[in-house]
Amino acid sequence: MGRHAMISDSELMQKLSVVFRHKGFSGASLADLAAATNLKRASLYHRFPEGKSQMAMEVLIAAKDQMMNYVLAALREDASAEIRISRMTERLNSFYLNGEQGCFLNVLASNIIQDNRLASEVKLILGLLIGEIEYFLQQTGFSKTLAQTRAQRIMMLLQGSLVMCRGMQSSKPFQDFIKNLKDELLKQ
Amino acid sequence: MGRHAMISDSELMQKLSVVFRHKGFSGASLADLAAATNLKRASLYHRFPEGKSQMAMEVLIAAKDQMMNYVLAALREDASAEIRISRMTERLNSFYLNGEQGCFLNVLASNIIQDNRLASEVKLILGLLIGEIEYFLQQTGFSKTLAQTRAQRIMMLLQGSLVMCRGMQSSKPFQDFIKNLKDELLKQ
DNA sequence: GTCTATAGTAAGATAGAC
DNA sequence: GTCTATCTTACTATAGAC
Repeated sequence: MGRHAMISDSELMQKLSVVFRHKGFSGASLADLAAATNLKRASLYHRFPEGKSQMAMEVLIAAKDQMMNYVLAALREDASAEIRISRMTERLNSFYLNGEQGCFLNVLASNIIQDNRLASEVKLILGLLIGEIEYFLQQTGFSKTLAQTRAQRIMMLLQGSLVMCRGMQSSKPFQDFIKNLKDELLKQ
Repeated sequence: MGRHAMISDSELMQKLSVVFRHKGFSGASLADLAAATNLKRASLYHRFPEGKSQMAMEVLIAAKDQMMNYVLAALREDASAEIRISRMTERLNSFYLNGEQGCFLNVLASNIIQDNRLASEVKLILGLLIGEIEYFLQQTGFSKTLAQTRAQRIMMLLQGSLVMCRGMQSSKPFQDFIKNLKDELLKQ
């Protein structure tokens, strides 16, 4: 075969991400990851010399970037609070494919106390996401403590809805979460 | 070694449960499970001829029984709604060891689309738990639809708090959930 | 950059002694 | 009921050709 990349970096991340979200970290074998990307295992090692941990780490960081720079970035745009929320909600919905795509943070949180680097990154990212929602709520006029509590609660509801989707084999819990998100953010 | 059980059935379930909750289904190897129970792999196969799936299934059913017949059973006892709630909350707290013990449903939901029998059981159990909370809320005077919505929301918050505990490496999210549970159930 | 081939290890599972 | 020993398969990882 050729000497050039058969798959772009972003496409590669996307395909790896699907496998990890679906099978979890330990459940995803190199055979699975290779099949999903149409590469052989040795080719994956060429791109990720540290193997599966590195793949998971890079996928995780890509997810963080998308959440921070695209989904939650909507909350900092120049528009009314309501419009910013509905843009964010829309992007969140597409990020999780209406609840049919699991959450990598979620999966890793249930799997990876072993790998310290991954565990730290998960912790860091959860803090960033909550911080971003908290910042929005404070800008909107809520007190620091209320903003903090509420941001944590929203993250709990999001993660919980995704667990419920998998457990109930239905995307309804996530869709309900999406439907109530604006109220959950702005209610008095 | 002897011809008699080295470990009681309930102790066995308990030890297996810890491993599954900590490492997930695919992450838990027979070596792990054997080490935790002080049995050899072959001895585990004697008790669970179908191997790991069967262990997970039996652990799962034991957890369901404890949740239904002990934790949530508090909601059907003969006392005021407030007292029933605080008994249930107390038992829930001890069931999850103040948030330091992960949730098997949660872990399985993030891991086990593969095994259909486990997936069905998880779905069934989630339905039972929600149904039990819903029943309590209806008895307390809430409408059927409100009871339903609220019961689902509480299960989302519970699962979400446990995900957050693992992700943040802190038991605070679960403790906050416990603190707010009565309000979450009874608020107008 | 991708491949085939293969080494080495750990996994799940079984047979048979005690 | 538990053990040691073993089988087979699947996994991670590496070496080297193109």
